[in-house]
Amino acid sequence: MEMAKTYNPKEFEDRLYKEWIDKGYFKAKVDPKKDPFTIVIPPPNITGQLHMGHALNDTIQDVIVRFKRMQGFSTLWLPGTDHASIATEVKIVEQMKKEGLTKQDIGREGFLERAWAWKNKYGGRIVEQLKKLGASCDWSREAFTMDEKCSRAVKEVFVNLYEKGLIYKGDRIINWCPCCKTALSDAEVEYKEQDSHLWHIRYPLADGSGEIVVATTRPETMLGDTAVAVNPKDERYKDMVGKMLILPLLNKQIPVIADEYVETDFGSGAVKITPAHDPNDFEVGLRHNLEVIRVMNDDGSMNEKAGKYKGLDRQAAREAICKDLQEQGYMVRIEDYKHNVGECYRCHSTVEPIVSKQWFVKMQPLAKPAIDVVRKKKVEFIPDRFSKVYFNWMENIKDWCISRQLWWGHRIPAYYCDDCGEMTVSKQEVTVCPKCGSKHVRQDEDVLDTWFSSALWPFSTLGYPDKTEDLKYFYPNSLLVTAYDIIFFWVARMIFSGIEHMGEIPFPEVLIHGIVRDNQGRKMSKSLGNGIDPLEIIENYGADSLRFSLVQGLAPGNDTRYTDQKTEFARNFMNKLWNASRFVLLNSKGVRLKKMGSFRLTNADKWILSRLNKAIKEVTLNLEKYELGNAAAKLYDFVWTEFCDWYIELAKSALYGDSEDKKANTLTVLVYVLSDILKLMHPFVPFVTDEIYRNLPHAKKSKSVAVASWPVVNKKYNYTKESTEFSYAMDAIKAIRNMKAEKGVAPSKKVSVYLVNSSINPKDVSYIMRLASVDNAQFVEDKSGIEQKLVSLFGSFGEIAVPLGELVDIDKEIQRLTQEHAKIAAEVERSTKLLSNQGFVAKAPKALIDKEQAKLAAYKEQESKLIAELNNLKNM
RNA sequence: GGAAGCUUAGCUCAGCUGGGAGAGCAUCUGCCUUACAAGCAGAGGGUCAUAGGUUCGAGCCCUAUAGUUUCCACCA
Repeated sequence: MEMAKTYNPKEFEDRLYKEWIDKGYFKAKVDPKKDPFTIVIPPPNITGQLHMGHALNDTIQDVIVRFKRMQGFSTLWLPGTDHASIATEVKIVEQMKKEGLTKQDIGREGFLERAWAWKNKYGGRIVEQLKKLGASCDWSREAFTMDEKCSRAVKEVFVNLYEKGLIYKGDRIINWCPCCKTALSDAEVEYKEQDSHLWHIRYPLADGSGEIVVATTRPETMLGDTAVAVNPKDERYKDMVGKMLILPLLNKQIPVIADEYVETDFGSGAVKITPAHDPNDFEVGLRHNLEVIRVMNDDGSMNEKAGKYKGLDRQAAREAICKDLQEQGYMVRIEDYKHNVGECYRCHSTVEPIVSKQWFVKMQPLAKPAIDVVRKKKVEFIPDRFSKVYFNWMENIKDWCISRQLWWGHRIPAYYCDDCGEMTVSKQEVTVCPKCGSKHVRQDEDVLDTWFSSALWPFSTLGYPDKTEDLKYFYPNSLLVTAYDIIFFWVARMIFSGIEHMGEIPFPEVLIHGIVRDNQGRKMSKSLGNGIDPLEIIENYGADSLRFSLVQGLAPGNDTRYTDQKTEFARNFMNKLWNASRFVLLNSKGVRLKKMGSFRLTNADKWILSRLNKAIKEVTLNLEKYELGNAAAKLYDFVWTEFCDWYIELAKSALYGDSEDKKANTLTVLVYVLSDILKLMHPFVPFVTDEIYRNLPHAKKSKSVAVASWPVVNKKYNYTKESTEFSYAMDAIKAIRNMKAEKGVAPSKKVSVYLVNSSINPKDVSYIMRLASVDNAQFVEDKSGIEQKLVSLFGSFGEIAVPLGELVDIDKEIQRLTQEHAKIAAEVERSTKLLSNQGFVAKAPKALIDKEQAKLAAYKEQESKLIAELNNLKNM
């Protein structure tokens, strides 16, 4: 194949993905001879478009999954989507609004028809986008939270929990979104600080003996007040407890009660109690047997209990009530006040705490074992600090409100008999009342919280409740990869669900990553318009560039910024890899490669093979610890610096030389190393690596690197001694280049050098000549016979003397060497001091001491040579 | 009110169980050297937020302080 001069991902990305799928590379097999490795994808919402958060999350998963697949695990990455009950319903309602329709107009069935049509049209969008990213999912197992399989699991679980008494229905305070007209769980409410007021209102005593002033942030709820509470120890109100107050505007009587819940030092020390509209008041109401008067409708307007305010929206009611209180002299004062107001996480309207009949999951019994498994490290968060977040939530968890007054979702499998009132909870549809035989049976109108079904994802997707082969083999999953923002919504609920229904944790490890921020560190959001579209990046730079830029500098749990520079950095790296490969392929044209081991390796070969071993070892270790950023950095350095900048340049000596034999040897090593590079990089950048891999001289075109085996360290290639020796030659090259730059000698200008009493292996001299532009190199015992003016270089290689004729200025040389001597002398001092430190010598590890001693010896030798040369110059 | 993270080169960030400070970008100086100018070679730049402590040895461990970000709770 002729490779193009620049990397052009468009030419191959789509083609390769199609081939991977056609060949079934990602199809997981239940194989008892292998260990399974399973990840279930955090299912994106069907309403979603791929954004940077997905791109990051799925890139991380794909890197890990591809790595494990190459390591020989029977690997399953199970993809799917989430029906996203509330988010989807909001979208569809919006769409209908444009046509002038409401849910009521078309009814439940009509609505669901629309919803499914919508799902079928748009639900696949994000799946196609994942494919663009290169995700190696097993699409044959693709799931959807509302497909038959998952729905069956939902019913099974609901009924099980109900029968165990862990699901109940009851009147409780819940968070109500008047805009979405549904209940929300605590987790679905977001608190935002708002500027508001604290209204101080006078409640006169019925007997005319005084009054109590209460403060409130929600004056409209006073219409539902059924008491005023004070602290029992509060002297100010001691005599008033038990007396009746006149509730202004409604002119009804409510009692003064004493309850510990009231703080004496906040506000006036008296709290109006509205059990129907405040969670704390609700509790107080329970303790004191207070009436619960709900004054608001589901749409946020006031109801008939609100008297003259009936029909007003809550905001309008607030204004009207304040005005009336003012006019009637009940308003004592209005204070500016900042406080947190709960918002619906989907539509961001202010939620109302309202008493309502809803379904709940009893959390205490489920939370306990879920806390245990994390405490005992059966489930580990990576990084560990997120387990604290988890404990904090789990330990303070309240019952989970799971019913939603929506239509798009899993309908609650409870049935009511119109005749006898019996409620039946059942996996099968109930058409006849089991108690009275009546056929007037209706199913509960509500659907379940979206997260109820996602909580079952690790096993519902594998066939639960059936004990399928998949479930037996792939459960527990191996790892879960997710951003920290859904630990509560999802991770926590999967953990207790797995334990409860499968009797086993869903996964032993949870890898937490951060979110992708913009170049100023702000969250990417629609309202800010600062989002970067990953698909656009793919279009312009390729999926591999996007992937590599996301992983670059990534550390578990940390947020990451996305900048244009990162994309270019990654694209440049892809281009580098592309061109290095192109170099190898062009040169291997018509050359018969040999077998590794069938010929003698040069020192350069030994050096790069040792470095390759190091790269394999470190990258593997990093990947096993999910340190993707570190692994990527090491690969970058190995590929660019060591392989391209050094080894390829070194290899040119042989490639452009006249020995066909040596050329074949070198090419064999080049191809060998490149082949391992492609394997090591494949998890990160699957497309470009595969495109190149198939064109390697020894490759069968049909074999993809996606199914190649992961490189392992080859102990034969640990040439420690030779590598060290070779580094002398490399240091010499650097020193000569540096000297040329300092002296203003053109890099390409050929110079002669004397290797004075040098440790450099004569075999390596040709590399120095080529890479440092040296036309004549001569080993000498000492400089006595050399007549020319010299520049002397000192380093690990010993001494190199370069005759530079008129360019040599003795005074400047003295100055330069004096500076260099100062540096070396400082090193000698540091090292001597360290080694004469009794504490260090007694306590430091021996290897470290040996290393330090060797260094000191080397420094001392260099120092004495420098001094000798300085004396020499001064005597001239 | 409670908790957690961050603070390292001009910018964005790495730095694995404590053993002589790193990368990319940016800057400066040379180079079209037949894989790559999306490139090559060289260079400059950091009392690792501050103050204590532990240790032979601290960017890393402990304590306090400051700045910053986030999460949880929600006192009317």
